[in-house]
Amino acid sequence: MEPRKPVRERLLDAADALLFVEGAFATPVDTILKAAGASPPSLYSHFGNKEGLIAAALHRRYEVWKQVWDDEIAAAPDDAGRVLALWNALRTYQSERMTERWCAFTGTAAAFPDPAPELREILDLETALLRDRLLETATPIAGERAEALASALMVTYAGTMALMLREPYEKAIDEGRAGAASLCAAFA
Amino acid sequence: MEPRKPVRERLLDAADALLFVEGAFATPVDTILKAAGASPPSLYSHFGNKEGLIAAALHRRYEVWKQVWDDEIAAAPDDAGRVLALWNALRTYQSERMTERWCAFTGTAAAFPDPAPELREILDLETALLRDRLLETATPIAGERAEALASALMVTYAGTMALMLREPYEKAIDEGRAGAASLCAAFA
DNA sequence: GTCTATACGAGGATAGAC
DNA sequence: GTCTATCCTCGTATAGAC
Repeated sequence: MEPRKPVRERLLDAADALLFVEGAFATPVDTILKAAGASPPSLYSHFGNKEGLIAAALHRRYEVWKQVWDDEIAAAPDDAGRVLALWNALRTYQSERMTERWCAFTGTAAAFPDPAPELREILDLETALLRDRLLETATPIAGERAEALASALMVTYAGTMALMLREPYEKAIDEGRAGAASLCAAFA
Repeated sequence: MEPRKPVRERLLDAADALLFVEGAFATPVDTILKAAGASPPSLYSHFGNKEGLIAAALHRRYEVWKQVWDDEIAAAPDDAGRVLALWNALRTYQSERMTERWCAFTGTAAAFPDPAPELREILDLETALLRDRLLETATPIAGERAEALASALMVTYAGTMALMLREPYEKAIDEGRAGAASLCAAFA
């Protein structure tokens, strides 16, 4: 056994592994504490409250997710590939860590109609990342119509995630990717 | 004052008006009871439990929603119009009753990872309705590629709803409709 | 910094009277 | 069939010791 991680990290690990499977509401703090081998005061002293823990877990996810997406963009062979990299990244990301049911960010937004400021911040950050990157990758393809393409891709990405609630996630990713490819072709 | 509706209906009205605004989890039974002017035993004798009430409320929504969509399809001028009728229906439906934050069905699916059978049933019913109708309306446009178009439209519909969690719903509907229109053009 | 133990409130559901 | 009153569980958060 290696030396134990500090409690803060253990809590984040457990939160990340549990919160987005059944959903933030359906996962009691108690379950996270047990998985982390931690006690209530550790959680509340480090993160303030449950929403604080969720926000911190989402921050970690955000960084990992951005990196995975970056790598896929860098590996893409052409302009359309750099758009579709988002769906490749989904495949990679999900196959590596798939326990979650669907998008951790959208799921959190759905669970908290009136999120704490720190929670809203990370949710908005991810939305902005999506919008910005999609516009960037859409521009070489669609030129002046890049904003329209980026919008349609944003809808397609959100739909890919939401479809995971209605059917197996591999199918959702495949359907989303195919839709995005059609859009790229239409705007080329 | 007109004579009061039976309790069962009052409960359904209240549930429908409240459950899908803040979400099924965030709306306590208590709130629904107060709004309905009803007592706990009325709810539990009529619907069994909270999930039963939600399932019943969704059933009513399903019927209304199907009708609104039907009417928009009937009023559409051409093949592409019959596809886009779905987004027109969203506008109509939402502008008439918009208190809810986003899709009542997807939101319920997200809130209950392991729904009671009656709940799963109505959720699956709506998914099937979407798939069937989209394939029907896609066929005159895309012919043999109708399934691919229908899939992409399904993603676009799911994304339209999910985007409502990240931005104002009118914008989400507009972006979704534009995406659907691009897809129709691409498959024509 | 981290733990044990506990307070506090909320939410879902029921017993029993009318 | 419907109500009043209540129970009981669960979930978040804190007090105080180590």
